[in-house]
Amino acid sequence: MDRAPDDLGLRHVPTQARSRERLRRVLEAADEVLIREGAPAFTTTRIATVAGVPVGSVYRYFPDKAAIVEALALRYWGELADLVVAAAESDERSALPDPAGAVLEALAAGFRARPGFLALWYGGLRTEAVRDATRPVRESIAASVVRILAVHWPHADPELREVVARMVVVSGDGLLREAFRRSPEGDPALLTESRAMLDAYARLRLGESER
Amino acid sequence: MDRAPDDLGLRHVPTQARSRERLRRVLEAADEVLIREGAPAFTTTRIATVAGVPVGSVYRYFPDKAAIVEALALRYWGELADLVVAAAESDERSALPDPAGAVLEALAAGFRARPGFLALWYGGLRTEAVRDATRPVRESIAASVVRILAVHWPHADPELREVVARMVVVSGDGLLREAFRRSPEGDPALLTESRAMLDAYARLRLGESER
DNA sequence: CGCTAACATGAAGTGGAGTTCACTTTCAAG
DNA sequence: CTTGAAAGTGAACTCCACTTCATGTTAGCG
Repeated sequence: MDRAPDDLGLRHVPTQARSRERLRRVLEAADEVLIREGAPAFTTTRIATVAGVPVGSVYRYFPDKAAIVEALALRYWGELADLVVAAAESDERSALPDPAGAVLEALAAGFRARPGFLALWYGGLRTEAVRDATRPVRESIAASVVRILAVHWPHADPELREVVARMVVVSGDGLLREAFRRSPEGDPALLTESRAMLDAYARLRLGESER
Repeated sequence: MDRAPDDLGLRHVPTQARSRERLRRVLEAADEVLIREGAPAFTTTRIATVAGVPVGSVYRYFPDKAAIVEALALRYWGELADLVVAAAESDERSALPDPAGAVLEALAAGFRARPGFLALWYGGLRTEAVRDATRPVRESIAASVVRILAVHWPHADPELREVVARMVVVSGDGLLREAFRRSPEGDPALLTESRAMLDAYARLRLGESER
């Protein structure tokens, strides 16, 4: 999912190709630092070094360090949202046995594909500002979940579907965090139990599947 | 729950009463700073100022800042554990309708009583070292939950009870975090839904209550 | 080719957090 | 009362992350 550069809160929108390439490399390096060295190493100097760029260049684009975090967070969440949308579409073609669990699995796949996300979101870099900036994307994920629930429980109270979707996202966040803390691939036992839990909850609140 | 001072990783165990009083005041101030000014203000200088004590005194007791965090975390978790034990005992006297939900409520009560816990545990002060140091207490909480589950589902597979207890604690952590982010008292709607969720899960995994 | 604006550079500046330590004061045992 | 140990003090020190800016370089238009 591509975003317009000015969505990233940049200082200057680069016009020359050379400049755009550098911006890309800085973000790439930021991701790499998070993955390979973790949140504590996420310093502007380190990012610049890994990007093969002087610190000054980083500040040409980003007003401050927080803006880099924000830009990365938006990119990460965008990818997660895409995965959930894909899960929703796949579910519409042929209904999955445990819709809530499928959402969790989609998110887990995103966590695996983007280890940097874990470091950023759970490693102490997340601030209220970052939460605010990513709220729309996270809302869109909840909306996708609502869509999935609507396929399986078409006659349920729409408001109730909203509530359940929100719970799936909220508790999924915490459960995934723990699963990925235990193992870089996400503790399979915990993930399985989590799916069971979400599924039990959805059935209780929305009724047995009507399909 | 009182702990021996040497459990706190102190540099010197204070022998004189005056000194013990100061140590108490430092921890008190640390708690206060967390509650009133949040994790970002949690600096050694600030703590010392609020305690009405010079920085040097803080370092007389604690080898470094991390030790203060650890000492506080132990104190907080100890209180949470006490609350869960109390819930377990109350449940043994007269069985509660939703045991898993009762555990969540006990923890929620602890969060309300100790706002500093939220700032410490979810505010960026928690490190792996702090997690490690508090692991035993958290294990003891899980054990209390197992005890509660055993009252309600005495014929269930003991291992399964362990699994369910762990899930209650793990997901409870995430759910409470979100509930208390939304409101200092813990968003009631979210808490109610969370109880429903835990309850549905426990019944699914352990069967309908056998009492 | 010349020239202006965009871009690149990295050494230096700033600020604040954590920590130390040489010195002073207080305690309490003998 | 004496005296050694414990406790207290806070200015100073170290360290490091973030940020700036004066100067040099490149791009690309006319």
